[in-house]
Amino acid sequence: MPSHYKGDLNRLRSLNAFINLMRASESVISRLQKRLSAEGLTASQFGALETLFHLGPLCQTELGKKLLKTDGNVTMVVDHLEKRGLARRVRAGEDRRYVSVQLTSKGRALIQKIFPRHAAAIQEEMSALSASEQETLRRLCRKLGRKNEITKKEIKK
Amino acid sequence: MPSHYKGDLNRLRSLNAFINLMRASESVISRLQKRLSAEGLTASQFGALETLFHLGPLCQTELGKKLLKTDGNVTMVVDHLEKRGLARRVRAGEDRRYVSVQLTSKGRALIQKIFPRHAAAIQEEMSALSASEQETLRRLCRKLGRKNEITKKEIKK
DNA sequence: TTGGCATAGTTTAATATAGAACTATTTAAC
DNA sequence: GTTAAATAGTTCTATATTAAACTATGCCAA
Repeated sequence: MPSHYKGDLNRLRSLNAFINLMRASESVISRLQKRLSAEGLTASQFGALETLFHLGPLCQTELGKKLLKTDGNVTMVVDHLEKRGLARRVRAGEDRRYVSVQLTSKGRALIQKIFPRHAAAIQEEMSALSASEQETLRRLCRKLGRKNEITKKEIKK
Repeated sequence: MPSHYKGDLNRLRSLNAFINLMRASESVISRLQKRLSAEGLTASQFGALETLFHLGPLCQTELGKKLLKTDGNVTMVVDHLEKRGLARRVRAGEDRRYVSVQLTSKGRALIQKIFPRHAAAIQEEMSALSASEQETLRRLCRKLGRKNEITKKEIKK
């Protein structure tokens, strides 16, 4: 048995876990996106509406942090929501750099209508796994996410 | 205890598992993409090079199936690879609709250089999980992926 | 108090992506 | 055998996405 045998096995296991993680998330995302697009929303637009609905008005930088998107990207998504009358920008506070992004009543009505259906679709997607499997998946994914956050901070130094 | 209590718990568990799956895959992808971009490649370009390297020349439709991307998208990615001299289109066979996409020697050299580093980065990402956790993650993700494939076929009917 | 740094947001350029309309080619049905 | 349906690829439109350059505003320290 060559000396790198164990190392190769480790690499192979990592790659296989990674590939299946990617395939699973891509296929779930792709199906959910099709549903949203049938409702007339992109994934980003839905994400922004949902975040504003559940957390209340946010400035764009905060919204970007929640959505894991860059500042320039948030500008564009909010532009589109504003054009469609689903959200509005309000320059309010002391600090005139900040823009508060708020749902309009039209935006609130839309997300209230769509969110339950979206949640049901997610539940349907996840029903491939048992309750305990879902909890295990959550735990393992949290570990992956946490590790990356730590590494991110280290890189910033 | 209200009668929908159990149903709410099920929905909550599904949503939590889903959210953590998305966060984990997004954060791993985002970090790997930064590495690739430092090598001068986008994720799609890397994916195409890697697929052509490991499977040999493919027509664009086949390549799109492997990458889970649409036909129009493949046209653009291959355009970019061709412009950079990493791949070439060859109209070869009987059926003149098909285009065989092949790596150039420059493209082959690049992917041979980059792939091991990319695999090492993936291994590093996955090292947040133990060997058996990685195998569990793989198994659960395969289940999710398979369910979706079946559903896709059913929808096509 | 002012000059430099930090922060919020916009703009721009390059690429990605889906989807729909379109062209060219092949196959099949009649 | 000719027309209709299917297939491979391209083009077009709209949105997404990052990164970098840029503007406006606020803060802080010498």
